[in-house]
Amino acid sequence: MAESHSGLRARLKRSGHKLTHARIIVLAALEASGGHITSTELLERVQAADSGIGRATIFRTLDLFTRIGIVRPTYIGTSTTPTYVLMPEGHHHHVICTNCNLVIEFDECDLDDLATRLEAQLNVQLSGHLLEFYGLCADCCAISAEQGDD
Amino acid sequence: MAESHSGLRARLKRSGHKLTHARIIVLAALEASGGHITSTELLERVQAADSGIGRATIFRTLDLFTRIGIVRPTYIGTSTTPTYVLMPEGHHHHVICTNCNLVIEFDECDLDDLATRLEAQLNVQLSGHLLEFYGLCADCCAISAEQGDD
DNA sequence: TTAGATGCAAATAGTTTGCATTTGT
DNA sequence: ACAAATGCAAACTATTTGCATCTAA
Repeated sequence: MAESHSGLRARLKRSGHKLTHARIIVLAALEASGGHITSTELLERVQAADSGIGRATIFRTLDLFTRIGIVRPTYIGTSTTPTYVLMPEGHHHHVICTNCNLVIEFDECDLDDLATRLEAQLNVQLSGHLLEFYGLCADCCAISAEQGDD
Repeated sequence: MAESHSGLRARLKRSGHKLTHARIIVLAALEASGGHITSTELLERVQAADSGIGRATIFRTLDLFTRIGIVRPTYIGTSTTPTYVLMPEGHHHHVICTNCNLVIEFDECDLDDLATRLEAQLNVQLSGHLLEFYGLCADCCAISAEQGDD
């Protein structure tokens, strides 16, 4: 994992917000999810860990985390519910299996060059990016090959 | 605008789906919106054009268009509802202004190389990717510079 | 002709709000 | 101590579904 749990805590504190019990649980659930989770899944995970935490708090926390850049909501595939993607400091991206939803992390990415070019070309000032690849993981490749289901 | 209306129709037909009245109206509304629109706005526009078209059809159409790649739902700003962005043929990515939510499209991206490497390395089979840059657009850069709000 | 698409309205799911209470600093 | 955060439950909004009917190919 690219960033430690305490690293996320530090970012939260740094943002000037309180380090509450609920937020720590949400942080842990986000990490446990591999950094890629829908609000509904997060709700389940958090309430499994501590059923005393309300849904409203989770949404408010997601909102806060989005504002301070810990997480980024994204629509994936056809789903109308956002998937929240952890935005660690430094590079960190995903390959997501469209069949079994396995998330594989990688950090190699060569976008600095492109980013620099875009900044000049569009006259913008970029501060981050999100890159995700979609496809079949090794297992799902094997299964789909077996079934000739191409 | 990058692609003609008839180009979109062609893509729809090519996908093996029927070219129905409702779909044509939705296509027109998407184009008229400048290629960035929420489901709610689309609903209004479409029903203004033809009040006989039901909400369900619009959602089903949006779903279809997403599946065949005519449109891509994107999470913009604080809005709870996805913004659907018209996807021209070929690659297509976004720079999203984190201040005013302006979406700038670009299609240059050099990820084939990385994709190929990842496929070999992780033994996966990739079929698509999502790349988004976040930062300040030209106008918001200017404003933030003016205010010394760095 | 017929599989696929539609409209309607009711059912779901996802998200937000107000307010009294609790908690982190 | 006190502003910020929380839990609850109700209110809302957005999206989906079932089914009879219609339509593009």
